[in-house]
Amino acid sequence: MRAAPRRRLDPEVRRQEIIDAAERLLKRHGPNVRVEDVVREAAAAKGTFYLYFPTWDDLLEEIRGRLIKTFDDAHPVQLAAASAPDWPRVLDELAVAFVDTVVAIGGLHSVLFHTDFARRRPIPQHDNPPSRFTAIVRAGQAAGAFADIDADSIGRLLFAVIHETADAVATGEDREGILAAMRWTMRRMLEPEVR
Amino acid sequence: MRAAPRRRLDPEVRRQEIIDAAERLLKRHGPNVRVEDVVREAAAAKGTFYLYFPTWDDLLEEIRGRLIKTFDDAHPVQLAAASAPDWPRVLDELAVAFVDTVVAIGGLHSVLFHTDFARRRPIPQHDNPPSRFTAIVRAGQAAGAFADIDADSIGRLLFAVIHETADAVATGEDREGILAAMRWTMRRMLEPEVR
Amino acid sequence: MRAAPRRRLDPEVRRQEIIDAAERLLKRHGPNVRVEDVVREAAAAKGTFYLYFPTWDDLLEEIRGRLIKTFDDAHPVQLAAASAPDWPRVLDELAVAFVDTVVAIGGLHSVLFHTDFARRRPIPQHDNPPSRFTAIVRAGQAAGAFADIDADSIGRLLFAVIHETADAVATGEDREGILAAMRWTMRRMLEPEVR
Amino acid sequence: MRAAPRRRLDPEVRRQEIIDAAERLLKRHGPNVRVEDVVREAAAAKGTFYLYFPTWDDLLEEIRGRLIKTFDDAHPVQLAAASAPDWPRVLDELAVAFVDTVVAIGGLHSVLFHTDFARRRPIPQHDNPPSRFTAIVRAGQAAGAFADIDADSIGRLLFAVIHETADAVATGEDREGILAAMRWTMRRMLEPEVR
DNA sequence: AATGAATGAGGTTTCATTCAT
DNA sequence: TATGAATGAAACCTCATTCAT
Repeated sequence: MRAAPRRRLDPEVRRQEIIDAAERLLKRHGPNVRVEDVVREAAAAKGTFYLYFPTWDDLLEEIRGRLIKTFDDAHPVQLAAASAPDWPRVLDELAVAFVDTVVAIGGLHSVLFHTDFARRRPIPQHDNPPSRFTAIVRAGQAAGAFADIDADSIGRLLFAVIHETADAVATGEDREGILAAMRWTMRRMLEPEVR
Repeated sequence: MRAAPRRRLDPEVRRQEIIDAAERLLKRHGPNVRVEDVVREAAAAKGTFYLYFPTWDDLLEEIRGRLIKTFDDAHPVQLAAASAPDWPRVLDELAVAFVDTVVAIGGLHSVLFHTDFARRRPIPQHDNPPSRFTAIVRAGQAAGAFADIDADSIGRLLFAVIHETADAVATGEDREGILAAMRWTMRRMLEPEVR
Repeated sequence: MRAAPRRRLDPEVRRQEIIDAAERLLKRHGPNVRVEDVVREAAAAKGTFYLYFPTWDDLLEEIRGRLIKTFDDAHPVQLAAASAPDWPRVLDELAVAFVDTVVAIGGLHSVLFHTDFARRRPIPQHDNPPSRFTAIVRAGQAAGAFADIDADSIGRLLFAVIHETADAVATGEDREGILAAMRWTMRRMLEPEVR
Repeated sequence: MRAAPRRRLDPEVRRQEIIDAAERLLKRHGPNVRVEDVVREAAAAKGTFYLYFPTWDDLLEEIRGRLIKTFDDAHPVQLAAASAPDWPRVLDELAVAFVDTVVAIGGLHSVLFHTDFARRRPIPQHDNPPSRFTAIVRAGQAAGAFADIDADSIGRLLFAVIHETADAVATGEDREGILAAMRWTMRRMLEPEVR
């Protein structure tokens, strides 16, 4: 009375189904989501999960990577534009987009950024969200649009400000109020000395 | 495996020993420290732990409370000073002190602020570290030393900047570089419009 | 201490093995039997137990339910018989069967009926053993075979008498002596006024 | 800074205080009462408890003994009366007194009779409550007032009926209804054959 | 005689991961 | 490739009893 393999799928498809299921649940329920829940949602077996992901953290890493990629694709930063961009504006738009994304992913955000996972698996430098902002800072500085402070450091703090804003909005803080403060801070921390 | 002789202590002393042991281990090993480890370090029995702390979270809360208290005592904020304080300087000193404290407590910091504990037991508003900074902002604004933006929002972002700086220094980033960026940001985000 | 090889069983089989192991131990040792003991006897891991029973009480409830069911199946009460039954005889046979069952289950009886479990998880009314006897009383009354006293009350006392008899026999009292007293009591408490 | 022995009492007094405290709590809260609670209620220290009672069960045994003694003193059975007593009436009054006592002691009853304690420490034959009733049965039989069945067996069942009635009343069952059934049963199970 | 801090075995439950099928 | 039953280490917490003071 052997149960036949239930749904034989193309590995890529199965993998995607698991990821989708996990994202869905993590958005809704944040931490507390367990392997058990994900496979149920994905209509897969527990063992199948481990066929595709060596550990739970590997799944989270994959989800984080995809999230960042999706964000980048949706908000490409034109560093080498033909025409000179309005850098403050570029920055502002990206920041707001980031805030909106954090809000949109719900509980997933706290799993990826506010649990042990974040420490166990630091984001590889190359697709670090802060680096995106740092790049803009650098480009803006090159164009004379931003003050000339150490881009890595200021970029990191800049991202902290944006991230905090996102957290605030996500936890129901008054969106416009905190966004205004974020914009104020970004403008002030970057505007050139000239006055 | 000889059982160690019973050590009968004054409750306050025993309590302190447990807290000290926990702090020591948490600083060294961050999360992953368990009741089991703490009692071994404190040379106490498991039951003794629960004699003093109903749950693990209660111990963490106590440690957090003491930490904040210690910090406050060491860095009292004189909001109602006789002479008009140099607010930017007051702010700067408190921020640097905060950074140094975070560095000093090592892994304890991530346990208290970057794990589920922080979500399960939010800091009561009155001794919330951000509120300390917000208070200074407010006082500085009243004195005309800081720009007149919503103190709660800007205070929150200000604290995010300081906290991020602390994280950076704690993880081995170049201290002077990031501190300089922090100071720059703080100055810029708060200085009054007039120039 | 070699770990035994994993035994993969059909859930129904495994579940039954755990129940069987528990029954065996409970019959022999009464209360004092713990999850730990049961899984050892069933050659299963602790986690396996909780795969099938959320709590210890749930196992006991299951065992109790099965016991009652087994008893009912073995001793069906024909309330709506074609021919008029000899009600006193029906009652007597059921009572003796009950006594014998209690004796047969040994220590399990005291676990199910004389510990806190009985208070924490009262038997649902519908398969309450007393109700079985009450039903017979009612039927017998309808047929004029039993005196006309409140069936619920007398049924409850009737069951107490039978249960006490069972306890007595189970603890090694002289079976025939106490059975005779039980029969006498049952006859007397139920026979109609007419004489 | 040694804490002086707090309240030095006559051992008998102290012992009584502990017993009283335990009774009070057990009546109110039934099982669930712990040594801890009793000593708090008695304003004694934990160790003091064990100065007077080797174990928890010993305290319960003492309480049970006193309870029975109190009951006996309040309801003396005049077996060797000058005048011929009305045995059914004597029995009835004692039974009702028993029921009322059970109700009066609240949760203590379930502790003494429906937990493991009852099995671990069976009541010594001589002050067994059933034996009180058995004695009456025997006396009544000698006087020709009761049917002539084995007194020990019928006495035991008689007590079961009374105990069950007490349980029913204690759990809020309709007092008059169940008492009526009890009386009916007692009368029927004991009245002589005459007809 | 009295104290109450200390003990630790004992109990329940969880869940990431493994592995026999 | 797929299954899902099985594992067991680990976590949390309780409370009767002990014993240093």
